[in-house]
Amino acid sequence: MEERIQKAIGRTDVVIRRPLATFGDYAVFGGAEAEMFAEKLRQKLGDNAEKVEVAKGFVNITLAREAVTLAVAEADAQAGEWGEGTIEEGKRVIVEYSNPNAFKEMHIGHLVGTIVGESVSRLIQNSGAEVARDTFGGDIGPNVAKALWGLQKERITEPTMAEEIGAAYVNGSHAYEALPDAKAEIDAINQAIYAGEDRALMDLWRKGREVSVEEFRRIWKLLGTHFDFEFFDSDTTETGLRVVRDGLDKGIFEKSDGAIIYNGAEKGVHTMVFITSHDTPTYEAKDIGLAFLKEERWPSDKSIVVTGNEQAGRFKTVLAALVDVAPLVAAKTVHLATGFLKLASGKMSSREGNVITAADFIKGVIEKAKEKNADPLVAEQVAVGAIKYMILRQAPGSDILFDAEKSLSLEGDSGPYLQYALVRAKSVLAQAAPTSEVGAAAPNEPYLIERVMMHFPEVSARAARELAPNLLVNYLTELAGEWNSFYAQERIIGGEHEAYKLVIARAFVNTMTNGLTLLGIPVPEKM
RNA sequence: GCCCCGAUGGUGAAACGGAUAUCACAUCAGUCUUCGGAACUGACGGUCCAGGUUCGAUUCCUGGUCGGGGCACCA
Repeated sequence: MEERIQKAIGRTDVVIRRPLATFGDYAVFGGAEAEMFAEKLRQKLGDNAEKVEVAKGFVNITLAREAVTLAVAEADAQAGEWGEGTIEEGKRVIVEYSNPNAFKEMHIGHLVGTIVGESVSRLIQNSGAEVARDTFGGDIGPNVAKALWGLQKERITEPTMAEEIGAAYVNGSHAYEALPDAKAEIDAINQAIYAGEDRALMDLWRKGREVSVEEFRRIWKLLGTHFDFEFFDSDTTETGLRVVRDGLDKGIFEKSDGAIIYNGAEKGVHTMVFITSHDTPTYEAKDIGLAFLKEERWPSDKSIVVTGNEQAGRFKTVLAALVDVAPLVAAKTVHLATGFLKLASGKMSSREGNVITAADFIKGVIEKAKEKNADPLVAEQVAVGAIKYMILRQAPGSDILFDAEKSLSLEGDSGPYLQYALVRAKSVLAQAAPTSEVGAAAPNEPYLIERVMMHFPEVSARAARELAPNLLVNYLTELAGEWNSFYAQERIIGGEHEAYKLVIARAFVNTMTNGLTLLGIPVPEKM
């Protein structure tokens, strides 16, 4: 519809917006040209528009009954394809997110990136693009050495649980700070991993990494995500080192106190070390290596990297260096920063060993959900929906306050509220006699829910374009509210216009199902 | 010290330079309880401060206040 309005006006630069319901279905700001726009719209839209009015520089368009009916019929008929777009067709987009580090447990910070990254991936895919998902985890460096040192002290050669490794990391970390001998041993282990010649050590390293990653995969699956590529530091060090050394010769990087740094002063970014004076690469050099690795494994038109906003400064330096090293790769790279997850219940401490793990957090929310849902599968769907909604409802970048109590109250403005509205609609359809009649008689004035529903394709498209799942969350919340109002005010089965109301119910089920799926929120059958 | 991000009803959030600033929670008052009440309806109440740009500013610019984050051999 937006496209038709633009065409009718003959201008692609006008912004079509959704006005307050009292003004109409679509609005265009025309300023002095408003009357002219309105005239064109009246001509081109013809019977599709019931009203085209000018007010305070705006052109307000109210669709005719027939046009609304058509949109609702599409929502009903297109089922899973309702809301799909084509603007990104033919494009290849790679999205990096989650990025947990091996030998550490995934904590609640990773949850945010994982959930935002997955939804952004789905939204872009829905716009027609081919999407690859990748995650990049640390599996080498001082933190890994600390964990391995801890495992060696406990004489563990066959680690089997993520908690075991997490505990070893915490022990190693404390020892590193407190005991000079331990510090020296850990530093030696770090060097030895890079060298890769100590058989026993490398064996422990491989096993430990596998245990960590198995645990990550379990959580990813629970959250409805998976990765086409699981990259590790160890995959990127070689390329990173080579590119940075090469850049040193070209004058892009410089030597300072024995280290190789990128001087960001000129570009107004932080100056950072890329290769240490011990000749080991830092995370920054590995990031450069990763950009090349991605290019090699899955060439793309666009590369999106989702990380916490505390990494924004670091990322700017890496991107500035990448501009000098590989301008084309840098130009298509977009950084999406996510906010911190804060818990309303307090008790969140960043002190080592006191971090809330993703697994524990999810488990806790599932336990709460079980209080109201006997079926464990449903409890899990409700819990995951509650967590995802809380995170996705706000613009990426702003901090998130998670209140478990509120999220699971199932009252308005929560994941379960959306799921509940959907389940109710499904229940109505299950009880209705199957009708497949086309062109069921509709009341003259469309219900509000019909007018809200027809905007779904436009909202999904904009959410994808702006990498902003929160826009879709807001919209679906409004839609669920409209459904609940419709449901409360109108008798569906056995009521007037029953056949048409069932079309609305089916269209609503499709819209909500597709919308929740784009957010990665589970769609329960019952709850 | 320097850099980045943020500040919207009591609370948590929307608003691509445009209309009467949109929701939800909480509070108060109702509906009704026959398709699933975990619902619906209504009331209450808000753009941090001072300038500037603009026909028009929550939005852009400058300064200030408050809060969060980052700042080379950690990731």
